[in-house]
Amino acid sequence: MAKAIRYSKKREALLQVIQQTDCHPTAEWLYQTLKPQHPDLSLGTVYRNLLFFQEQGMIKSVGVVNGQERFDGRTEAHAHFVCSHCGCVSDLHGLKLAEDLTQTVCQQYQITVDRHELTFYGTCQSCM
Amino acid sequence: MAKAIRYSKKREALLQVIQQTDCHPTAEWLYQTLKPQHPDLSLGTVYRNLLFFQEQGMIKSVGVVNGQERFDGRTEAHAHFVCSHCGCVSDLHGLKLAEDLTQTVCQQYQITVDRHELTFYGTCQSCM
DNA sequence: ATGACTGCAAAGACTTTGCATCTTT
DNA sequence: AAAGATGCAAAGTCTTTGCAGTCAT
Repeated sequence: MAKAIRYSKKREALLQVIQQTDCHPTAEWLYQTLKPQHPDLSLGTVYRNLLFFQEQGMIKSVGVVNGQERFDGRTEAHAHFVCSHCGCVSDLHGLKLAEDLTQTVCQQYQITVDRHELTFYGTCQSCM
Repeated sequence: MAKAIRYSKKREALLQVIQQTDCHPTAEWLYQTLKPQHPDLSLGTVYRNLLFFQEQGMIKSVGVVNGQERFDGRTEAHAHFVCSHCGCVSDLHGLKLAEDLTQTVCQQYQITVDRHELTFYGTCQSCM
């Protein structure tokens, strides 16, 4: 029997914040952001829910930037930009990878590809 | 006056190993690999040299996989594949991103792009 | 009442760093 | 001799986890 899923106020609040921001938050940022409204929130809960959301496919990891994992509430495929100066992460929409590139890779290397990540690194507007 | 750079046996050995393997090693792997020939090697030295090589543009970071940073001695642009099961990282050569994609991004978002990273995730041949 | 979710704090994993020592130039 | 590189171990950062208590069903 699969584990049942129960409602939780903090879980709901976490997901909402993740989905409403576009800053690709870290665990710490979520913790600080929700602390005022949920004074007894703990970092462990943030991490546990981040894992949960990923397993449920509700959020995705954008990777680790400066030692901290960044998350994204937008699950449709899109590219990212990371500023090497301030570490900010932004979405880049409308970049189409050749559709069949994934298929090409699969065949050429005899692997199975679930997803891909395209990330640009450079300097953001505020840092110039 | 810029800091002078001196020769060191261990530094040379580290770079050689990084450039000769295609496993995209971690700090720990390099440490274990060189330990037999350099019994007094320390992890600190590995980390310090990894930083040094990156600053010199001799190696590049491939990102963090399962909590450990992976490095690549091949500095020409190429894509990577990460197996979600065993965590192995391999090079994918011959995948050309549209040449002007970077330029498009720069103009569209008014940012400066130094480099990009294209990574595929899935299951490798051994794990199927 | 059961089992899921949480807070808290300890533990874990990886990386960085200070300082004395050794090497290279 | 001067300054860079290293070993060692401590400290730092981020994340995971055990356990007792709380909450949803």
